[in-house]
Amino acid sequence: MRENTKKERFLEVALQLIHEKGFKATTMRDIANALNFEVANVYNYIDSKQSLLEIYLFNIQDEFHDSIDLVVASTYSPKEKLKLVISSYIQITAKRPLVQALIANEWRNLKEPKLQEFIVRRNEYENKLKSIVREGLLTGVFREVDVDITTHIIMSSLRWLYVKYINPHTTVNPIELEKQMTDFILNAIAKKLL
Amino acid sequence: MRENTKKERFLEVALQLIHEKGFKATTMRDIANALNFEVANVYNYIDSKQSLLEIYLFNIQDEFHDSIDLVVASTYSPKEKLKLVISSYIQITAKRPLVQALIANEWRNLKEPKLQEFIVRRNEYENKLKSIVREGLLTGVFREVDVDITTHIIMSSLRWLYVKYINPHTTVNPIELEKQMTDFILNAIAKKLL
DNA sequence: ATTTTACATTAACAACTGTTCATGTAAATA
DNA sequence: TATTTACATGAACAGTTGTTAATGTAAAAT
Repeated sequence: MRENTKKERFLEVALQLIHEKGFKATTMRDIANALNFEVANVYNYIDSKQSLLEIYLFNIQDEFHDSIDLVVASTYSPKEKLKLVISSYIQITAKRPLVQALIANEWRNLKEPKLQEFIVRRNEYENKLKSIVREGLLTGVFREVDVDITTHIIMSSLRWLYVKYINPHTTVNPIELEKQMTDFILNAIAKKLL
Repeated sequence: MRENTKKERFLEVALQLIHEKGFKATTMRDIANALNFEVANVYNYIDSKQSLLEIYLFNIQDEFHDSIDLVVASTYSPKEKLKLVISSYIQITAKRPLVQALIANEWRNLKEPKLQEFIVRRNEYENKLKSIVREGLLTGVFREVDVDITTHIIMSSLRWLYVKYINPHTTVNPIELEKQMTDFILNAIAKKLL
């Protein structure tokens, strides 16, 4: 129990540092320093610097996949599915904005074979989203958009949401953010009802 | 003349490496190696590793500002202005996708005071875009959207365009990309004409 | 009471980093 | 012809890096 809490604190402090300075620029000595102990002690918490990055990235990636899998497997309409994906994406981002920042900025620092693994799973997620867009296209509820480009735009706009949660200058209303985001994307691709 | 070409080649090879491995992970020895000469010779081309990053980032940032400034100063309608910004953004990205990748991923590696300078100018660009969105809102051609969030979404979706130009698996039609992008964003925020 | 566990230290390592200096050479310029 | 210029090398530097080994200690578990 106590150990659990201590390790969690370790991971949070390291995460904050890596976010601020970048993975490569954050040294084991930086982390130790922020926790007021010596470098060697870092290795009582983790195996290596690499494994640190892997822990953050793969945990949240699993979470994203779990949530989109539930949506895809549901019987909701494509429009509703898209709304649900946006909603769950925002929720995960709100819960772990710093890890989301790592997903956006630091995944390149993974080493093979973990790097490949990450990329493959990232593509899988995008493909799942793509299948929803395609479904909406086939059932005629979405405009005649290019599936690849459209999915890419949606992914891109979602990926940067973490900024809104990290930036201390902007107080974000999660409900309003979700509304704006959903309205934006659905207006962009849903057919206009006349 | 000959020197010019050689330095250009140097900058291109270095850029490619930095894109692939990241700025921190790319060593001066890597660059020298890729050009088949020794480390020390790198310093006949640039002053320091830091200056290398600065050259790429600030040059393209100037280009972005020049183009949006012309648009903002024009008498076009907000809708047309937005289209023009999207169009020019895509054109610059198409010309220098690798530098665009640095803008998205490696700007953190700048050091003060250049880092601050970069951030300030990045915010300035976003504010210029914001002013266009606000103008469209006031003149009643855009839906009642949140200006901050909407601008952020637009910026985010533009920022990741470079992937489409770098990725060897996707052959991109720039005209079609611009059409999809413009349709997406304008459908998202423009009022529907009934 | 003894042993295990969790957390911590000091010291050291081998490898790698950006950068500088002194020097060389072939071609372009004067 | 003399000199400047552009491009190149080898050797070395001082600092930083991730990681390991040996050792200690207080609390918890046996």
